[in-house]
Amino acid sequence: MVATLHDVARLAGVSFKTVSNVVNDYPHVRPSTRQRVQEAIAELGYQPNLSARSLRSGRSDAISLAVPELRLPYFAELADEVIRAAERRGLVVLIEQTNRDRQRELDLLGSARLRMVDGLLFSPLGLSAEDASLVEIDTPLVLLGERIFHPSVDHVTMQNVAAARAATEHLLARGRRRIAVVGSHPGEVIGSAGLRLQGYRAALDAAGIPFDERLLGPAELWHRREGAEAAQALIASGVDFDAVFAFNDTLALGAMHALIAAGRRVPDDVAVIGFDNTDDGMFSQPTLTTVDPGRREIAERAVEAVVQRIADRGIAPQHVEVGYSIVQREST
Amino acid sequence: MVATLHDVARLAGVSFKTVSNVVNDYPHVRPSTRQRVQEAIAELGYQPNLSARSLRSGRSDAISLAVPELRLPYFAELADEVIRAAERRGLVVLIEQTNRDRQRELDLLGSARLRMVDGLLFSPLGLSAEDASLVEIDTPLVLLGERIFHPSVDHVTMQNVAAARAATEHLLARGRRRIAVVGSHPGEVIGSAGLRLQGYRAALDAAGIPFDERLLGPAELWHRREGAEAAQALIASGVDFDAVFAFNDTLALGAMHALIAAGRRVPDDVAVIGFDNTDDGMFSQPTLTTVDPGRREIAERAVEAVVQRIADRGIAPQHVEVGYSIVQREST
DNA sequence: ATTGCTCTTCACAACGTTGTAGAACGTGCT
DNA sequence: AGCACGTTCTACAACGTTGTGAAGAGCAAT
Repeated sequence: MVATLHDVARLAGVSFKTVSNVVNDYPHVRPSTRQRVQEAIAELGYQPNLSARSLRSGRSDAISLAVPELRLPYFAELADEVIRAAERRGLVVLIEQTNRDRQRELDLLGSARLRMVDGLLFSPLGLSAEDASLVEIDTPLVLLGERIFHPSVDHVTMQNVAAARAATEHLLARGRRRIAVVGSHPGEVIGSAGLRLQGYRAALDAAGIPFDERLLGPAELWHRREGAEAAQALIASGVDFDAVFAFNDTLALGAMHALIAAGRRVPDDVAVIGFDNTDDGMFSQPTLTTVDPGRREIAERAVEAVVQRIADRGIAPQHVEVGYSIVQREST
Repeated sequence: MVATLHDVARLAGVSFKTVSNVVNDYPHVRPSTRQRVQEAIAELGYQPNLSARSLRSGRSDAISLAVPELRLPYFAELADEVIRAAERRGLVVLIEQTNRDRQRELDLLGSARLRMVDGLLFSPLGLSAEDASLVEIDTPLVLLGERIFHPSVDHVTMQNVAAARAATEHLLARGRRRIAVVGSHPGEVIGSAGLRLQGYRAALDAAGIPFDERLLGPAELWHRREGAEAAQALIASGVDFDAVFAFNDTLALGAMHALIAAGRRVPDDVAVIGFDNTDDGMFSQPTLTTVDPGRREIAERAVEAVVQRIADRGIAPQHVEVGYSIVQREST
């Protein structure tokens, strides 16, 4: 049925180990032998059995990427770029969705599946600092995002605080003084929402503007719908605001929709800035000013980091922070 | 280091095969033995080596999903739903991006990686009818989309022609008579663009409206940018139109952006309908009327089909067509 | 001719699991 | 007691690959 090393060896008149050597580019094979084997490989359409190779060698050339939800544009684009970066290094990517569910994230870290891949890129949302010990697993692991679980684990993160501060300063520089937030997570400190709020407050402090809790629009999920609802709630509360800093682009688009539906002009009455620089803000109406948090570089560096750790588990843990930039469009 | 069946067996005082029997729920194990083994498993934190299992049993409980580009919302949402459907059946999903490149699609079908998974869900774009024979591969395969390669291969498709006709009729029912198309692929017949154009023409014919080639806005890629460019080209050409049927939502959003930038009101001057019912049309400005082609059901039925074919390669090929519906919003 | 190299090839033993076949051990029936 | 039968457990042989070590071939230096 399917050809094995033995079948190729029989056809080429060599031992199966010699075929293995040819397949693996072992140098000490006579050119004539190599050619004979290669012809036999071609004739039989031989392809190595990756399960057997993986069993024997302990490597699968596959990594897992665990994200909360692939339908969120940020994670779709991240996954796209991770897959490309992995492919350049000969790796395939298996994608797991955790649905920002703490239990699912824990299950994932303990899964037998994890031992089938060489490494894991993990973008946790539901885990918290007390779960730090759980990320000390056998499989090479690179954490994406901000939650610093343990200094001994590789991290590739965006500069949440600094980037959020820059976004806020962008609004301040345009004369906005009453800046609402969409997407806050009350009480959270180390997650994206907590860190971005910290950057927001730092910018206000530096500008001498008092923090007003009524300007916070909480949104547990960061979908468009929740962004619209948070904006509606802000409007309904009667609080005065001339700008919105949404903690991601999806929220921003939802919020912008609600603002316009309520008769507010963007950016004239309310300026809106998002976060993530996903494709969907490029052609929205109006187009969305946003923070580019370096997603592409995160994907590239994360794959690089996990490859390095797979190659040598002993190296010092990396903690990479990529650069960010403001992408100005019509909404501010 | 990592526990194996042998380690567990030694601790429990049984043969390693008995441990295997416990792990695989083989019925004839004495309850007391079973418990002893389970305790040993728990104590050692034993987890089966999936490579070894896969080598021996020939099954990996993983499937591949091959899509053109994950950053396109349609495919991101499809992947999301495929992963969920697969997970319900105990399968993990490995994602490959083909970038709508014919060579990459061919490589994928011949890849050794393919033999590491139990099945493949494949959404081809670059392949054409002449590649039909290539999809006759050993790995269970389900084709997504419209290109019918070979009647012997499982297909799960949307009703492109009928749904596109319904979209066009939706515009006609609102009194639109000059309906432009965005996203056509000149000369194509069996792809999504060709089939949707066929539905468009059928609706025009039935309404007694002559087909006007000048109303076709070609767009090779179906991204927002190409949608905007196609709409700009239509406007620049000076052709009169009061509606746009974009062949997917991403194109529609780009086109809508260009229309509004050019001073046309949507839907007053130009009605816009998309195709796919992706999340990003729900909160656009204005919100986007679109065709829901049954993406969720496609994911579910496709996973179901591949599971069935994995279980029994002899069954008759399935050819599933899922239902569609019009989702009316503000843009028409 | 012998020794000591290097290059080339091969035999064998893993890797950790599941399938097959059969042994050991009851239990119930004659 | 003897036998048949079902239950419970085990020994052994794969699955297809890579790593190890050693054997054989060829060649230069002694």
